[in-house]
Amino acid sequence: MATGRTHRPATRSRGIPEATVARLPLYLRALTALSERSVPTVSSEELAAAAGVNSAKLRKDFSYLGSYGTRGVGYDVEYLVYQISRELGLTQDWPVVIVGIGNLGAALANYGGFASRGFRVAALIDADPGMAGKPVAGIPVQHTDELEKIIQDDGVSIGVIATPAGAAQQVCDRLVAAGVTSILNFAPTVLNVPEGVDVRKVDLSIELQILAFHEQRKAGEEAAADPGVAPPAVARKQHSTDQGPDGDVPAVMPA
Amino acid sequence: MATGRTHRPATRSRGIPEATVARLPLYLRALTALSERSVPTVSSEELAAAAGVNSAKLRKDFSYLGSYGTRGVGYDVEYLVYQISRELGLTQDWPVVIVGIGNLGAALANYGGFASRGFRVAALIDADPGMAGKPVAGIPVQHTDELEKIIQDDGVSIGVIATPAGAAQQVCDRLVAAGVTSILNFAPTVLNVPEGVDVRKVDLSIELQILAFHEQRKAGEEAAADPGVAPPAVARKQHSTDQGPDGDVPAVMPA
DNA sequence: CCATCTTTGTGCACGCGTTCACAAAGACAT
DNA sequence: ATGTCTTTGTGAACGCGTGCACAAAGATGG
Repeated sequence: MATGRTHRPATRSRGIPEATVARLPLYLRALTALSERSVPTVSSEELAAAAGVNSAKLRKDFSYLGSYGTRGVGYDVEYLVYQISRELGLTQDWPVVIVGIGNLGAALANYGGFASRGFRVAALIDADPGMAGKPVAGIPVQHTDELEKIIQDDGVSIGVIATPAGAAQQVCDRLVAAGVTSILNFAPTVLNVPEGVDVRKVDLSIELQILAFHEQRKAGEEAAADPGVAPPAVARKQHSTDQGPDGDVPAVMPA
Repeated sequence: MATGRTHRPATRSRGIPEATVARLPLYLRALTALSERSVPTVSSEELAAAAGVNSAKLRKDFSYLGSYGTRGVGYDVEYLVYQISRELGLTQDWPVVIVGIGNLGAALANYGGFASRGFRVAALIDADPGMAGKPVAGIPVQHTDELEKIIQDDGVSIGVIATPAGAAQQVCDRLVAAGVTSILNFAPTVLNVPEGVDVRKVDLSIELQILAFHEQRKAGEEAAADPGVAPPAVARKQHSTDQGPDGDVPAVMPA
């Protein structure tokens, strides 16, 4: 999981478990695909396979939304698409600002999955004055100075941070002060936010590290008595990691 | 959380809980920062604050690695950096291939957090012949035809998929057939992989949808008796989501 | 060498999430 | 109308993860 919620430790919002909420977009995607193929109904078994989950889990998830299925038949695809969309709040328009228009910010601006889900890129913001006015994904980049004005004028409540780690907290503070209450953070830093603000983070490096852990374990299992690795007693308190210092500055462009 | 493991439902690898493994990179980042400031030791309380977690959780996490702390003092920063790096397998070199060099693929290729953690971009691969030879982040893009050869020659075991959804499964199959056993998937699709292959996924759109859910809930709480929303009995089985069809094709360039 | 003080390591309890397994519900055929 | 067959919805059990709270360990000072 590239993500993790910050704050609000176990708030089961309106009776729908957090784990279920996290899977709803998955179901929605599978259902949308079925809808495009004009499939009228789908069983929990089929939909679960398409979404890559257990069918019992899917049924329990849907049971939190209500009884939308028909026993002996399955679920009405169109109806379910509507219900999940509504539950997730995708039937309304969500203006989003993206701060930090480097490679990653540009990729996000171009991402097609946003517009089709009710998300509208209200503005692209970067700290580099040279970027100002330059169009990215058809939208002119604006300078950081405009941040507060944009957020207030467009009523933006969701912000995406794609800046280097060093700038992230500062950008976050300004976003929150201007009225943003949900933040998607791509910078490799822990963000401190006041109560009531949701932060979700996506960290590319962390995902790879988790994969490396499992990969190493696989390799270790093959050579069961792995020689050379894990010396019995490593000299304590004198190690210097030959790993170059990096400060976790991502290569995305400065914001 | 932008991620989720596929397959291997609850395999507690070598006694270290999955949840702990997912936090180790977080600790490592905080420790690296301390190391650069030449801080010799750190208490669980301080480190937990820096990593954004509970101190009891941190201590329990570390207890799975062994007893590396000193009571009354705390943890030796350098030593802990080494231990976690080793545990995660970051003391060795991990060649990685990135398939799909669009905006996102380019952002990944430029990402500084990779090289500093033992990950080396072995190759950039794209299906567009026009991209071939063009350097991205100093590395020339190679055509998909070369995929198998690259993986075998460099002994690549980790692949990153940043292609459109339509191409992802096919790319995945080829990666796996060529010997890749860990995949980081950015395409909005469920990947089917054989036993023994780890898949982690990062889905930008899903993260935003989860934020939208909470955002909607916040708005609903303010206007407690929210009028107009959630009509008591919506006409069943006749809804057409006015949401445009998209098939979840990301805007990243074709691979 | 002893007392005090700090901080770790962990036993324990609790709650969330997952999965099984089955009763209830409805469609459909006869 | 009745029986059969499919599939949902959920009660219950289980396991993992979290957080509390405290005993044990060791540092430090006298």
